[in-house]
This record gives sequence, structure tokens and C-alpha cells, in this order.
Amino acid sequence: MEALLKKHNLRKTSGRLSVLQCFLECGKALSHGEVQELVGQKMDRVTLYRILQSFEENGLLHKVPDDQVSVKYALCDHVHDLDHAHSDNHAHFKCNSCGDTVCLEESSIPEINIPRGFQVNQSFLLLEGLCNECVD
Amino acid sequence: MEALLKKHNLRKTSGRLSVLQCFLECGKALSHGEVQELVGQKMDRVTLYRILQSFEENGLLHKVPDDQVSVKYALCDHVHDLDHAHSDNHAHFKCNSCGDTVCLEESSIPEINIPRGFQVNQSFLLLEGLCNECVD
DNA sequence: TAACAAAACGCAACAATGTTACAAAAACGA
DNA sequence: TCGTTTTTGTAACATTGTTGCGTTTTGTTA
Repeated sequence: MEALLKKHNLRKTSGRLSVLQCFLECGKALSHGEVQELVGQKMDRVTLYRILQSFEENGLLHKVPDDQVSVKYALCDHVHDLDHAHSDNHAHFKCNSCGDTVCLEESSIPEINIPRGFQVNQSFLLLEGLCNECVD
Repeated sequence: MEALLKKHNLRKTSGRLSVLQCFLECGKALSHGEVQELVGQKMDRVTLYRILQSFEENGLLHKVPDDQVSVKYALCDHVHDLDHAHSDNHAHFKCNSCGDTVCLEESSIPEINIPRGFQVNQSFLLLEGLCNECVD
């Protein structure tokens, strides 16, 4: 575990070891709040934010989009076409330069292999990069 | 525009008309804060939250995941396999019952048709539903 | 191992975002 | 127009994320 920190150019501290252990042990994506519960209140909230940030910057963790909060909204497909069947199963593109998020209506989300026993109700596909106006 | 509200069983109010107009005019996904800027401070913040919620519940708007905040973190693929090339280009599954989000390591995100001139740097695919332990 | 510079930490204060409760106002069917 | 239901505004609160700064810790070098 210490080797993992060193490999990613992160100084070994007790806080970082605790956080890393959480992820190694539970094997699923965790929000800031969930990690906080696992490491306990003895670690300062701000410190945890900074640890997560440093882990991400150094390639130890990656972001996983969450649906709960801080979402944007867009008009449903059928709004412009009143008689059409309802389907919002398309990808979205977010430009990192201007910040706009647009619907890619023509790109439906392809089927993904999921583990046996899982049931998918909804899917979100977000592409990030530069739009045609910001690409230069 | 009034017909749209009626069709979705939403009472016609001046606030809802303003919000709906924002989405019809700008044609892109908007966060709560962005809509607030467009409609101005005369509309109460809480009211706007409720209008967006009612629009979503009645099928007029749909959620678009955003990457900025409220994300979860997961260990990068290469953490367990130190010599492997770095790639976090896989889908994630979030269970709506237990709230866990896991990486679907074996499911890489397929290529998506994007508009001419756009450049994709990163992509997030989130599947939502029930995991094998919550499906019954 | 002692000293030093850089990095990480804890704390306080703040900003932004989201929620709840309740009374007043508006919408809409009768 | 009346009366019921829904929507709205206000206030208060909770959660989440950020910034600045002084102190502590880490790791390197003498």
C-alpha cells in the first residue's frame, strides 16, 4: 500500500493510507461523504477533499459520475414531436471550455454487457471534450 | 407552450412558462444555477427547484449527468496490476436500492458518433438499476 | 541525526447548493 | 364566483465544497 503511494508520487501519510485502504477493501466507488464515514470524523473534512483530489491528480483514483445531485436538465426528445414515443436514451456531450452540455439525439446508448442478475433501468452516457466552436 | 404544460398535466403559471421558455430557446442542458440566471432573481430559488422537479416528474425534462461536482471515486484499473497500461474507459453501474456504484471493468465504452468538429477527451457511462443482491 | 524546505494538515470562515415547514397567493373546475 | 387544490415566497436549516493561514509532518540533504 505504501508502494502504491510512492509509485504515484504521493507522500506517505496516515490519512492517505486510511483513505487508500478504504478503496482497496470495499472495492466500489465511494463519494466524499462515504469515505468520511469510513475513516471517521477524526480526519478533517477539508483534508479528505484534498486527499481525494491528490489521488485523482496522480492517477490513483478516477471520477465516477453520479446521478443524485448537481445534474443538468434538458428537454425530453418528444417535446418537439408530440406524437412520438418517449425516449431519452441518448448520449450527452459536455464541452470543457464553454461548459455547455448538449444532447446527441442521434446517438442512442449501445447495449452494454452487464453482470448476471443485474437489471438496468436507466443509462447515462456523458462525453467530455471540446465542441466545434471551442476546438481551435 | 401552454399546450406543452397542459399535455404534461402541469398547471400554467408564469414561473413555469419562463422556465420552459429558457429550455426551448437555448436548446441545451441547463443546471439549476444556469436557469436561475436566465429567469432572474425575481423567481425564488426554492420555487425553481420545485418547477424543475415537477417538469422531470411529468416527463418534460430529463436529467443529464454532470461531472463537475458530487462525483464518486474509484480505484483506477491499473492499481491492482502495476505494469498494465492505464485505462479507466469502462462503464459504471449504480444500484438504486443499495446505492453502491461498481466498476464494470470488462465493459469498455463503445465508440459514439459525434458531430463533425467535436473532440472527445473523456467519456462517462453510468448504468442505473438493481444489482444482483437487490433485484428480488 | 539534525536541519531545512516542501508538502500536508487542522481549523476557521465562507460560499454554494439543496431541503423542509408553513402561511399566503394563484389556478382551475364546479 | 366559490371552494378546493396546487403553487409560490419566505425563513430556517442541512449538506457540500472552497479558500486562507498558521502549524505539523514528511522526506531529503548536510
